[in-house]
Amino acid sequence: MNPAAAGAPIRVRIAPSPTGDPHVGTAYMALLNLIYARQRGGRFVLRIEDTDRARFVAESEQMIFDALRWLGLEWDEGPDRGGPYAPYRQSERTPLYQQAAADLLAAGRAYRCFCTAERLESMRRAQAAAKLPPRYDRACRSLPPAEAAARAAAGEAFVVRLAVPLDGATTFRDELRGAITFDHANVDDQVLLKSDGFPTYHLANVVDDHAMYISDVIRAEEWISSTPKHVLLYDAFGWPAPRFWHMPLLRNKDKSKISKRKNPVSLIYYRQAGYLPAAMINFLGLLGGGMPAAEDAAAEKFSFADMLARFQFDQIRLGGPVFDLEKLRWLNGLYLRALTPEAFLEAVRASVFGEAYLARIAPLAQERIETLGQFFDLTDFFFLDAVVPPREVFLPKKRTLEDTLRVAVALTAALEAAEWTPPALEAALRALAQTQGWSAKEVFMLLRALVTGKTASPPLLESLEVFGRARTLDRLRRFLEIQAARPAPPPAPRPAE
RNA sequence: GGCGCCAUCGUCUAGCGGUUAGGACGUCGCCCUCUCAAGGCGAAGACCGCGGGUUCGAAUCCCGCUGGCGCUACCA
Repeated sequence: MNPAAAGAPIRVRIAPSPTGDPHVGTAYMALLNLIYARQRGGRFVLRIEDTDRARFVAESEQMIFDALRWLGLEWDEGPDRGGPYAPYRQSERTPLYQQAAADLLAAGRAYRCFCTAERLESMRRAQAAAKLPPRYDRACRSLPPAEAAARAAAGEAFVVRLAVPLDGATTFRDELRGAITFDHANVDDQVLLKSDGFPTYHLANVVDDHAMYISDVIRAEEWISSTPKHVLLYDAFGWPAPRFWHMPLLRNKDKSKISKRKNPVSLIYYRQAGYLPAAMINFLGLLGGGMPAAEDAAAEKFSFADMLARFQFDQIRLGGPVFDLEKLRWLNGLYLRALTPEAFLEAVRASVFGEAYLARIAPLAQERIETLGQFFDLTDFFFLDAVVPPREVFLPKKRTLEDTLRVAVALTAALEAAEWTPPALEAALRALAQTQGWSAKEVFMLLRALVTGKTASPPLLESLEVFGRARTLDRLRRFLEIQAARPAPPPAPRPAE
């Protein structure tokens, strides 16, 4: 059965990988896929691509569920709700990929590769030195299959690589762009099965899309270059390929692919910062075209239902849209003001002064309070949209601005990686102090200044735990951004103290 | 570097051979107003990246160039 044949049921999917906070790009793709499916009476599948055990983050999967549901982007089939093609978690489907790899091996469309990471690295170094494109040199491709099988059986570590045809080219159709051709000379012998037995995205995605009867692969533009590998795989398996739709990539202000460094990308952040799901959906719908002409201001405000009724996939713009926070904020304001006073009050109560949030903040203030009136003085940073610490607050005595900024950058990286619990945070901060040559006290104070805007606060680690990673990182990055944008100040006199 | 994709105001976009190139965000001004927002009105802002074609006529079609972006992992 050909899932992409005319008349075949429409089935689409998103395949996020649980490697961190749920990403705004995931929401964008989910929205587009959902609309595509709903407009055609199809099904929308959520599949978790947890094949990278090195980057796996345990809480991430649940956060993806929560974030998508917060936006109202509900799926028809998925790990938590099952479906006819379960399981929907790739880590639970490994036998399928191993069988697929074995089939490919047997058919001579793939081969075992025993090259070590060190050899691959030196190979790439040599290629770079010779100004050659970095590509696997196919050293293991000529190994007799029997010999390779014997070495594998003897316990030698190996990966399975796709045997890309030595000449010719692969052409596929992108529904938005037409035919795209890649010369085989430019397609690498991609790793299909890693030495840990897990598949790479390329293998897993093809095997699963086929097994799940996916009719249309609607994904981000960054996948165009690897599509020929996927097409080659479908061909090797003798399976019909789905239709491919590559959507424009969301961008930072400087037009680069949207990234956490330059833009808040965590859906957790947007929820905590008080954006409304309807506004976020509306905003994403505005990006990349697809909605009919906006003749006036009112036409730019629309709901998910409006998108269902009017969104047109063939009207999608191919230029990557800048994710303009200013416009998102304006839209969000529009929605907030449209709320009834009762609904608005409820939103404030639930979102800003949520019972659970307050319950965690109150104990932090209690020990250092004399009148209840001081509560907000002590805890304001938990509720502010942003804090901008003045230089005398964030610049430690005896440190230069350059030095401080360097530590702030390292601090951001350390907090990105740390487990979000006070003990883990403390360990990370102390380790950072060590490597940066700062005292723990200085590091704690810098972080306190950047997050709270003050030099005095409730216990920092506990405050961070409550405040959350997404907003903490946003404050640090916003600070770094402001400092980077600021012209280098003259060798300033030390702030008088 | 190689390969690929893309290209209308600062930003999001409308336009799909003949328009004063329209709207929105942002910016600026005026009005409203105790302030600030919101709201109303208005302004500035795009020789449609550049150069060639095709055509009576190109933002719209074709080619080249340039620029931007993406990919170039045992990450997705």
